[in-house]
Amino acid sequence: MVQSSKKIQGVPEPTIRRMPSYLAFAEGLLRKGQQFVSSTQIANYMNIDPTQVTKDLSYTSIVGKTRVGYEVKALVDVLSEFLGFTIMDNAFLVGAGSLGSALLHDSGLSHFGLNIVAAFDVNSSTIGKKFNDIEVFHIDQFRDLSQEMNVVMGIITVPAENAQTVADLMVAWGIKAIWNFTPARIKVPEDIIVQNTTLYSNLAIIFNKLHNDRKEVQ
Amino acid sequence: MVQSSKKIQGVPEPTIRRMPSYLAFAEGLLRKGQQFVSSTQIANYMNIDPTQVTKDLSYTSIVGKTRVGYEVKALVDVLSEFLGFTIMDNAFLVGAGSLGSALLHDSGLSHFGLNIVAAFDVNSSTIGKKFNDIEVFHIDQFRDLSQEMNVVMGIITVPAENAQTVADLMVAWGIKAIWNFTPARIKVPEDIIVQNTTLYSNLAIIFNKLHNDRKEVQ
DNA sequence: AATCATTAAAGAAATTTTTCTTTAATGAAA
DNA sequence: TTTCATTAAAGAAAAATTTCTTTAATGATT
Repeated sequence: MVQSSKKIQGVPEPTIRRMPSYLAFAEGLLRKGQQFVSSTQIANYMNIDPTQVTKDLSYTSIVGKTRVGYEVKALVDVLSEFLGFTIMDNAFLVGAGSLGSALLHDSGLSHFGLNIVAAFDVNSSTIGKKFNDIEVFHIDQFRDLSQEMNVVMGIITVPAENAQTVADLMVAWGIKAIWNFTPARIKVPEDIIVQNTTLYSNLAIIFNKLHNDRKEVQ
Repeated sequence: MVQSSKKIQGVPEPTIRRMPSYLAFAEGLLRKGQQFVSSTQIANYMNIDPTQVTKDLSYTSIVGKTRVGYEVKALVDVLSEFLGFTIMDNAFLVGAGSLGSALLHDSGLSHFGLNIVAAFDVNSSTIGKKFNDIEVFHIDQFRDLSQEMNVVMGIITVPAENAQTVADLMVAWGIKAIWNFTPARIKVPEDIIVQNTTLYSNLAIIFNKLHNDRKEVQ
């Protein structure tokens, strides 16, 4: 048993995964001018059980009104706040290839509280370029820049074989959280937060359903 | 209770999610020439419990050897096969923006059994372009092309507000599975497989850890 | 050859997450 | 004003997933 930071029995991860979709739905309703939304309505949109929705929302401070539902505006505010989308965190991105530059272009990230302040690469053809106003520097400049900016997150979008090297660099320069887009698993000190996001996991799930259906359903 | 296709108690989704990383690790060992790998070694790499690894692998046909582990080559083959990465499926991608074109550029997808045969958009500046040899057509041509090619999967990388329209189009032209990269949830007939992949869920999880750490750990 | 330590595998136990059930509230309809 | 149907919320039950425990096998060491 590891005696370190006992995960303080927080919000279930599946709940957190669902919340951004609740938020996206609520934002849509807000734009359309709808004032209240019921758990049933949200559940119908999400294709899940209504009690799942109320349970998920019970982790936030919002209180619903019987026979009416949740106030849409309040829901948007509470979820944005709860998900940490209202706090701006600065990030560095390493690996300005196709996936990396797609992330740089995604203004959704800054809308949700992630401010990518600089990108790094080793490929001289991309260095100096700007994507969505974010400049690409040579990886050697990582040190100078991480000092002067308040950067808490590192995004890894390099080839899998270089993921560990980049992670080590990020840790060395005081980054607190790493968002790893490679299928490689990185080793970091235990106080560093790592989130692995791999497309291939999703591909595996969809294939599993697709190929099983071919076999098992009449 | 819905009386339809009772999910035939398959492999747990968390297991399937982990498998691509086992595969990536095994492929690395194979390249390095390592012949056997133990669950302990895999678990150490993944930062999970070793019994989790053996349990996960027990869903495949591989059998380990006491005091030795699993044969690396066999592990690669069994996992690739199990995950459906050896079967080639054809796909259409709709929305050749930054995320869409990043996917078109990702040769990892074709390595893992996904063959994107064409892309579609409405933006005249991208139509006619080729990304990684995949041509971008106007969405109106979707029909003609889906007829002649054997396309089973549709990938949605348009803005969230257009997701449903695109999904309807895909369903109309006989697509079996949809990989939805927008935070919007789409409504499709129940025999269509949908996999939602939203970056913001992952962002929410990492923020949750990051911001909680700030608060709760001494 | 005998012992030891490491491992896979199977099943039990614990934990986590989801679904079900009950209760109380209240807007709308009669 | 009364009844009805819909809803949120809380807690119980069920289901799913992970972790723990035991067993048996076997390569390495003595």
